[in-house]
Amino acid sequence: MPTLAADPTVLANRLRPVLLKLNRQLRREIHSLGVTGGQVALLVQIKQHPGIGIRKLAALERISVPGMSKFVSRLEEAGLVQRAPVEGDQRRVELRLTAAGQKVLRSVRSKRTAWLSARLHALDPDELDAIDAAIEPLLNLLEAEEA
Amino acid sequence: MPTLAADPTVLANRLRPVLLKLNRQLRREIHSLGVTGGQVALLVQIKQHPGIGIRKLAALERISVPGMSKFVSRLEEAGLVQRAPVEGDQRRVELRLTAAGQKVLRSVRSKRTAWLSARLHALDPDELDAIDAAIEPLLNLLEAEEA
DNA sequence: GGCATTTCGTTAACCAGGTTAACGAATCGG
DNA sequence: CCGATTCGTTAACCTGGTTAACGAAATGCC
Repeated sequence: MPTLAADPTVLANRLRPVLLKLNRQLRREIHSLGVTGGQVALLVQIKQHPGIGIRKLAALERISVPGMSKFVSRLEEAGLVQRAPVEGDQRRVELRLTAAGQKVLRSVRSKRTAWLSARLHALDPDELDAIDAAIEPLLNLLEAEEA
Repeated sequence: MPTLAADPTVLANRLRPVLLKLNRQLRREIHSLGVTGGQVALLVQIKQHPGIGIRKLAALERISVPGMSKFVSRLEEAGLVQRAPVEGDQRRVELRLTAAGQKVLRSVRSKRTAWLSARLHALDPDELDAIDAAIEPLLNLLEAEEA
C-alpha cells in the first residue's frame, strides 16, 4: 500500500529510476517496421496537426529545433513524411504524412507484440487501472511548465 | 476519469509518449554536481551492493556489460567510485563508492530543485497519490521479464 | 599437470537521440 | 529601404547505448 500524501521529493527519487529503466526498455522497441517510439510519436503529432512547421513540432515534442529538423529529415528519407513549401512564406515548411506514413501509423497502433504492450498484458486489472490513473497527473507534470 | 479495465494495448499507446517526454526532461536534470540521473542510479546500486561486479551491475540496470564498463569508467574518472581487485580472482573487480561518491549521493537525495521534484510540488495531493500508486505496477512491468 | 571451456572485463566501432553555435534566406515593421 | 525578427538547416559535439572481438584468469576434466 503506497504512502498517502507522498512527499514530492521522496516521490521524485522513487519515480526517477523507474522511468529510467522503462525508457531503456522502450528504446529497444524498434519493432518490425523499423520505426522507433520517438518516430511514431512524431508521426502521431504530424497526423494530428497536418501542415505543422518544424518549430511548432519541436515545441510540442519538447526538443530543440535543430533536433527536430534532423528527425524530420530522417522520416522524409524513409518516405513517411513530406516537407512541402508554404504558400506565401518561403521560410516555412509544411509537414504532412505520406500514404506510407499513415500506413505505418495504422499498423503500429494495433500492435500488441511490442514490449510494453506485452508486459502490460501480464498485469492484473487493478495494476492497469493504477497506471491508467497516473497518466493524466504525469501529463500535468509536463504541461505545468508550458505556462 | 480514467477508463476502468483499460485495454493493455491502448494503455501502452497512451503511456509511451508520456514516458518519452518525461524522460526527455529528466535527461536535462544534469544538475549542480554534474551527475546525470543515470549516474545517480548507478551510485545508488553500488551503495546498496558494495563490492558488486560490472556484470551484476549491468544486469541490475538492464544495460549491456560493455556499456556498464564504460559508465563505471566515467564515474571512476570523476572520482565517485573505486574499482578494486578481488581477492583470489583477478578477473573480477569490486566496485565501491568513494567518500566523494557518498557525498554526491547524500546531496542529491535531498535536492528539491531538480526538475522532477519541482514539478511534483506543483501537483495536487491526489495526483501525487495516483503517481505513487502507479510506481509499483510500473516496476512489475520490469520484473516480469526477469523470469 | 595440461588443455579446453567458461567467465569477467575491456576496447573498438558504431548508432540514435539529443544539444548549442553559427548561418542564410525570407519576412516584417518602422 | 533597411534593421530586426523568424524559420529552418548545417556542423560539431556529447551522452547513452549496442554488438563484435578480444585477452586474461579461473574452472573442469582426463
